[in-house]
Amino acid sequence: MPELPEVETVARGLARVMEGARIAHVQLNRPDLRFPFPAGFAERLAGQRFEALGRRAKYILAHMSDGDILLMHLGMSGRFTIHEDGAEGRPGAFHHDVNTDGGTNDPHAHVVFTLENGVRVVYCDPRRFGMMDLFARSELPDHKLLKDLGIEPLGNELSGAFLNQALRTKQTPLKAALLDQRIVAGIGNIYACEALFRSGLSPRRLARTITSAGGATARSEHLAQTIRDVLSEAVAAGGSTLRDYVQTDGELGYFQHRFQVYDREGDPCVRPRCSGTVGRIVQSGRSTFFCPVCQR
DNA sequence: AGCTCGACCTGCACGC
DNA sequence: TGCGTGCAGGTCGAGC
Repeated sequence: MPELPEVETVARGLARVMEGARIAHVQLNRPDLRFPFPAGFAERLAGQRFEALGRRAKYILAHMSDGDILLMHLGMSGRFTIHEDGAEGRPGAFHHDVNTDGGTNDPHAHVVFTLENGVRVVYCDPRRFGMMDLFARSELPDHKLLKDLGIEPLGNELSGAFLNQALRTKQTPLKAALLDQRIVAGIGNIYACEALFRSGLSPRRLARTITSAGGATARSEHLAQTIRDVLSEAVAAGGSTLRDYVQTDGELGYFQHRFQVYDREGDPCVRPRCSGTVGRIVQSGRSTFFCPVCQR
């Protein structure tokens, strides 16, 4: 469940129970996810308090009381569930959880954080494309996975002028440029498709063709606005739920009901008076959904 | 340096 | 029913 709106939703859900809470115990059920857990991961976290949780791109960052940063990525299938009924073994408040042991019986429950107040936070990730790292705050600016990330699309930096500059020399298709985390960080396959549809721009068009030497163009301005709009609407909706629950409390995100092209191959274009049919092509190894009639 | 593509994993939906 | 195929919200790094 991993694009910016889903990660933001998860980070907020985790913040609600983690911020201010102290870790009693961390259980690792395997040595690695996408990468091995760093040496002493569980032992170093035990006893530390969560001071603040936030998001950068599709990463969740927890600032810990001993000055460490706990960095987490959900990959494609990572999920956190919160079990506030403690270790009693009762069926949880988390009603989507089919296990009565609070999720730890799930074969893909790889990490279990037990807080001193009895709350358990369980990380499940069937495909194990997610990752966790733990390092000193001083290493944050040069962290390998974070240092090359581009701007936050919901911050003040995203503008037509920014996109014009960033895409000015890009020979890659526009869709691929939106997926490039070094430019704008946090856009994934769904929201790239949706933003391009809203902006009326073809995913196949070379990125530099929406720019000009003179500065922002109408197209770059429009794209900046549609990126901002679609992501902020999705955050407000609690993200999108595709194949499973999104939020830490088991609530469903509902932005998927507002997809206009994603996963709608063969549907008529929703744009009024457009006669097009949503098509699907493969770019950068990923499905792109778009209307070949009104996206030019 | 810029760009494309395969690799990493499991699960599920589909057609035969 | 069972099996093979293709697909899934990401991204790292090899190779051109």
